[in-house]
Amino acid sequence: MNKIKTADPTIHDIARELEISASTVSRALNNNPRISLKTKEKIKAVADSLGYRPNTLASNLRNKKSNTIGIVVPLINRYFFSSVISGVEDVAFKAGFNVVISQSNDMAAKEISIVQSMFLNRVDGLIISIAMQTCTFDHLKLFRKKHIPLVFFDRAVPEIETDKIVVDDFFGGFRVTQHLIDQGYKRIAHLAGPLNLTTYQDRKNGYIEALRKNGLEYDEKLVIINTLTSDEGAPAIEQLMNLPDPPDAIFCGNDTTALSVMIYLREKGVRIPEDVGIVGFSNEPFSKVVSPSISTIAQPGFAMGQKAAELIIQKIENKERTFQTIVLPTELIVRESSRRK
Amino acid sequence: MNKIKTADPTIHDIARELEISASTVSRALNNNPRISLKTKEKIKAVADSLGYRPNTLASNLRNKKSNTIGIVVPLINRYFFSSVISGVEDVAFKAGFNVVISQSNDMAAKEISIVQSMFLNRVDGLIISIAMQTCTFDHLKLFRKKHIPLVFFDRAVPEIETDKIVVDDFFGGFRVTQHLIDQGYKRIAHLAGPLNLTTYQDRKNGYIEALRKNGLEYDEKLVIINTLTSDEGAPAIEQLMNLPDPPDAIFCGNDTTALSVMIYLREKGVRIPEDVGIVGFSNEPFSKVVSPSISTIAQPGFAMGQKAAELIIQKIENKERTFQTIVLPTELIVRESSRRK
DNA sequence: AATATAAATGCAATCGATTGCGCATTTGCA
DNA sequence: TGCAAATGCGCAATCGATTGCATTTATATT
Repeated sequence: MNKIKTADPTIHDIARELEISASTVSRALNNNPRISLKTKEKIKAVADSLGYRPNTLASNLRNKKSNTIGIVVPLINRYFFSSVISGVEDVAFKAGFNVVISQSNDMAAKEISIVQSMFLNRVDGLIISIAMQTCTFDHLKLFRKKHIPLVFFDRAVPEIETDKIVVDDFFGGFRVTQHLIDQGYKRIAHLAGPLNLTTYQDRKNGYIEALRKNGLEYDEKLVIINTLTSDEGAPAIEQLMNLPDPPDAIFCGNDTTALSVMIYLREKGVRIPEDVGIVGFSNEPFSKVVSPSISTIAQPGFAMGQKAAELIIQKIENKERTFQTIVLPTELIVRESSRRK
Repeated sequence: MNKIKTADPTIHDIARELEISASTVSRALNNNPRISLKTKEKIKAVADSLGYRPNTLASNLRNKKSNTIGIVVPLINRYFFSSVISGVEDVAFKAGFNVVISQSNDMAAKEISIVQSMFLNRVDGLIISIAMQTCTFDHLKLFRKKHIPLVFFDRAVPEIETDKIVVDDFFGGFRVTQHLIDQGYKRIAHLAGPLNLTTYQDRKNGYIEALRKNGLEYDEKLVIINTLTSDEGAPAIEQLMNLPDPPDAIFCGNDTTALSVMIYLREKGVRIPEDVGIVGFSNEPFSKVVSPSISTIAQPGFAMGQKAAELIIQKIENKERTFQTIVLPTELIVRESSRRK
């Protein structure tokens, strides 16, 4: 009685069947030119009939690579980030890479833990947008030290030299502010995110530069820094509106805050955009459909993800050795919340 | 001169250092009781000093498992799905599993390709919500045949016996319809999704049952089936409103359609909810903030993901052998688009 | 002290695929 | 016909961790 093979067949099973060596089978399946076409065909036929599937674990062990790209985002279910993930997946899948995903919940401790785990699991490369709270970077420097490709997107770390895909936050902030000025707003406030992140720093600098260029005074009292969650929008705008000289326009660091600001003002009977103009950032889907619709800056999330994946695959496959910082263009989308001309 | 070790140290390096065997090192690091506490401590100290990190690839090969859970969704950047992913990641990470992700873009061909790839890559389990277009299931049956844990969420396949996490779509559809009836709407239309998906089938059945129970006629002309994208909302509602006896309420199969229906009607000067009531499904973030805000059914995406991960981990770790179908409760959220009392 | 028993560790095969080197067979050309 | 070159393939080590079985060492028992 034959032993019933319940386990998956291996190249050795194929080899035995054809009375050849496993090396030949391996080479044949990898289309190695050293094997004749005839043998290759025989081997592939037997492989099919046996229902052979290569064991990627074994192959990966031997080749010292995991065929996997790691991606770490602050929050998976934020439209911008899930779009980036979608873009990464799009390119990576076509190139034969797996994408493993994890979220930091914007907390440094979780981020460190995730990154270390990905390191242990030997991802071939890591794509990351750092958490708001992260301010030490040893866990990321580790990747540089071990020469594991690392790509930042959106939120990058200046002191780490590697590939980066960002948007032009400075110019974004500049354009938002210029737009508000063009619409006749005179006293423009800014709700900024944590300034340890260059994204928020740059947006703020763009804001300041636009004020300066237009001969408007930069008033520190008009800038509030918080984490830009919907909970923190109301207290911030309340503080601003209680100033002796309140603003007539708010440049919000993201759409979430813009929305909560808008809701707060609406409840107070403030007309938007007539009394106060509002602009957000990121072009979350809701910003288009609320009323008034929210002016904002569109960031190409999907394209960012695609580009990040392309870059990291290049590095993994050693086709490129120099680092680049790619700045993707942003687009100002003028909607009802800031149009009064 | 010593040979400079650039490569990662292995258990053999540790063994050599201490002049013991690799088996002992392996056992010590795995906290095997057969190794004395004293040796364990020595070994762990050396491991630390050498900067040892276990090679999970090797370990996985030997243990014939990848320590990885696959998740396949139609679209990553849809709030509901990204919330599920988020929930899966939450539980899986804590349990020490990696999560690899891929999206089918709601296309059968891509889904098949993804699922086969995950099979080849030997995921320990697969969590999936099938694509709208999928109507053959051999790629999924393969997982059952090979006894690789498989969990469906939201969109399940009836003919495959395995774990399933769904919401009570029937009751959801029923409640939406009952609610509309309670609000005094008399002629209620339904925009349904493809009926090969039980989710949409069930919602529709709930709709029919509510009509029946309230003595309202079920009129097939009031039911339109499409893929529920924003593009297809307008033609569908147009067709309905052109009926000799148009509806006064629309139960939309998802929020996306509900929104496009609403925009269409608003342009035509139809008042919502006074003239026509609208209810969606899924509680996308925008449904709360548009005006009028859209009544909808909340689906607990994050909780679904968590539950799916828990179930599949149980199966992977062989703690549970029977299949269960978990029906999570939905919640009717009444908002402006359907409240006229 | 001698033997029985328990405790601690080592040997070597294994997981499945890959690859440098070498051997054997075939082909080419004078 | 004879010899070199090209072609086709196999051997065995390797990737790093795990584990059944064997062996050594320490402790207990009479």
